[in-house]
Amino acid sequence: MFELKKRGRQIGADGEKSRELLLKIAAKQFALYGFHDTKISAIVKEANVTQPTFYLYFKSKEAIFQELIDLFKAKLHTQVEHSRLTSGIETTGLLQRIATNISLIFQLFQENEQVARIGFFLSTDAIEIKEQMAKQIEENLAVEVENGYFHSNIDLSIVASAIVGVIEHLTLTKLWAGLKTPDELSQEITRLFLYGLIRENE
Amino acid sequence: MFELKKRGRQIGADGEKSRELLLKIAAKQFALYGFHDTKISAIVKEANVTQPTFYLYFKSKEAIFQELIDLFKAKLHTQVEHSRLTSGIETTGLLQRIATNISLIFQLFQENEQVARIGFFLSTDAIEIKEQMAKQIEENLAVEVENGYFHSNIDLSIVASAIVGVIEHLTLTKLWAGLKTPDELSQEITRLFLYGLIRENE
Amino acid sequence: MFELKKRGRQIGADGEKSRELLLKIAAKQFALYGFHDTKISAIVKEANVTQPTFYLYFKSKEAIFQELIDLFKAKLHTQVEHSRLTSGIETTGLLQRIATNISLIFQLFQENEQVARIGFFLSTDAIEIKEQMAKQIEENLAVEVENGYFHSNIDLSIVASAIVGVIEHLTLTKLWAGLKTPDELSQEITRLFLYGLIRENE
Amino acid sequence: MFELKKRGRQIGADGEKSRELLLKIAAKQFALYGFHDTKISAIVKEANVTQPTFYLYFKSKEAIFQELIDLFKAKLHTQVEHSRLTSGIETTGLLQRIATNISLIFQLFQENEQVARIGFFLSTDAIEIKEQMAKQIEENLAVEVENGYFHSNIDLSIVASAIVGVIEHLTLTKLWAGLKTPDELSQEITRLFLYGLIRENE
DNA sequence: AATGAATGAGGCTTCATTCAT
DNA sequence: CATGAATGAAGCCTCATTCAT
Repeated sequence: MFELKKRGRQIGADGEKSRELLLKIAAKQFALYGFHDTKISAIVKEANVTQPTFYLYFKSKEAIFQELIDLFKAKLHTQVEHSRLTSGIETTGLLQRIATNISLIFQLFQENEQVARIGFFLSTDAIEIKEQMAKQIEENLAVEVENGYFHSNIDLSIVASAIVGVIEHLTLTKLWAGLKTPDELSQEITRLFLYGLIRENE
Repeated sequence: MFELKKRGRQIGADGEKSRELLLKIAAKQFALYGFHDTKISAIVKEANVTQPTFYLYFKSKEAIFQELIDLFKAKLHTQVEHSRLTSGIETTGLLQRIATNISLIFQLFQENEQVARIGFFLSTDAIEIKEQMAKQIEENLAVEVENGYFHSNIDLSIVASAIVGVIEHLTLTKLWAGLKTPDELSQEITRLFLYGLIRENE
Repeated sequence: MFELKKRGRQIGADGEKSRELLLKIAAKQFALYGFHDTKISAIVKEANVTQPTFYLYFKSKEAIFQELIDLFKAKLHTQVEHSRLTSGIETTGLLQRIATNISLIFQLFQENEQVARIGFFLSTDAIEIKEQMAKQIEENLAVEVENGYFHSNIDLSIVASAIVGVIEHLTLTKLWAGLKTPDELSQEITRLFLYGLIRENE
Repeated sequence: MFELKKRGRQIGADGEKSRELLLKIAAKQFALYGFHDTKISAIVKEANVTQPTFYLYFKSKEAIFQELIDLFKAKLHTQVEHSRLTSGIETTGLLQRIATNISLIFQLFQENEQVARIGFFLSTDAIEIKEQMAKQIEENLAVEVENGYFHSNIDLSIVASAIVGVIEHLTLTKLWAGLKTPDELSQEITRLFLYGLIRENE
């Protein structure tokens, strides 16, 4: 009754609430059913609003989907930025350093499952996002090669791509299945990638 | 082994030709556009037949999609069986043996790109197929552990899952992009998985 | 008594108008052409709306057909209930009492020709509806037998079934053809069923 | 091998067999499912022939349906003719005479259930056929009125129509349900129509 | 006498989106 | 801010029927 309409004809408090709600429900349904099998009608039904209301906040089905992708991209970007900063502080050993970074990615996926599913698995942008991710990993690896930690005769682009593939698949089969924690996964795969399977290494 | 699909109609040589043509075109379009964005109307147009003809050979859009998935499953299954047999013949070293097996999988993906895209990336069965694949890999790994070649303190289910993820992603980004051959990829990742990135091993 | 159909959408006055219009036109066309030869496209054309509008109010062609059947069932049920109550008030003679009841049924058919055609002649439920009707008539006859008015050595189930058949057929050939009124028909057949054709009775 | 092809390019022995078979199966399916829900494809499948074969013998779906109707009409016609002749031989009493006639109709329906279902219940001609039947009954009744057996103040067209309705409905609910025999039914309804339900008559 | 293959025509239904209020 | 009502566009599928052999 005494609500403040702050933004003139723009979306106010209630609208923002509806918008967020729709976005949240859309994320859930897209993650669950995929793009095509998610129906605007189903989203608005769960949100208890009508279809035109949906179009008040989103230009189209594609638009809300893209918005969720962008949301994921942003989170991923933030995370990666953060990684960069912390990676400067080399208080820990090589393995621990890498493991921590990987763990943070898993954590991101864990805390944003729906949006990650959309951005990383369902969207057309997924390929590009993963490529981007691989590129960053590759750069990091290159540093370690320069530092003399890693072999120099390995195709880093393949290794980076492999790491992305591993993260991708373990997220799906182990993390989201609730079978492993981000830490467990990152520990395990870091060791694997650093030392390999062969016994004689130990 | 391969059951003949019982059809209401009898189908002769010409019909089989039409059927194969439709199947081939469908594979192409499904691989290209995904399930929903592939229209029966587009398939039949490319095949130069009318829509009812499609339903002469396939019960529904879902049915033809599933048939392609099953086709991929069958090829994969055959390949894996073959792997098992050859893995017994240990004329070569460990690395070469594993590399060969992985290479064969990449070759399968290379030679059946469309159907692999459908079965391995687009279908709902994909998860299950990959899980199956992971399970087989895990079993193979277990043998090597028993033989004393591999570490015993590694979670093999994670390693297997990781390998599947690597194959999956490299297929998409390197193999199908035409950047690497099956042999190159398998060599590289086998070395990676066996010896790891760390230099001191050498 | 009459349950409100739970619909996903809210429907206001205008919508209800469209719905009623569609229902009315559908009744007309179903009655005229039967289920299969009535096309949704024709219904909506006559209603001056587009096809999707139809599906705004009815789940399917089957559904609207069934709704009309149920509508008929409800009317028939109400009528029969009413018959029961009035049959208690024996202010008039036996013949008049029965004739009135039968007349009311004819009136129902006259006033709801389309829906009656659907429910009583075109639907699969028709058999069941008639059986139900026959059962009720049989019960009424049984009372008269107990009261000593009617022969006791007659198979009442046959008589009841016969009465239904008579009503059914006379409705079609005399009532709906506009050749006879409900009263004329009921008078005539009541006398026939009570006293028979033989002259010597008089 | 030594088959005689009597009719040149016309249908020979085998063809005649196919034709009869198709007709028989069509009758069954039409009776069971109605016109629209009977598919040519289903008929030929059950007959173990192909669809073009069907069109070798019948011009269209409508044509074979009509042929079955005509077949029923013919049987009914024959029966009625026969009735006329026997009705001349008045060796028995009035009741018995009428009962016999009605019984013969029920027998016809019993022995030709499928074709009767089609001609008497499913076809558009049904109305006309029944009207025809009613007319004949009315004529017979008129004779009895002239002979002084029946009331003269009864609308015979209504009575005739009523009798048709009774036969129609009892056939469906009692005869084809296997609950009553032609004789039982005809006895019962003849008595009903002649003497009525009222007790005082006896 | 019969078949394998194919099609013209058309029906039902769904869905994202918009209009008017 | 939100709704009731409606629609354009299009997709899947079915069926009676025919062509060429």
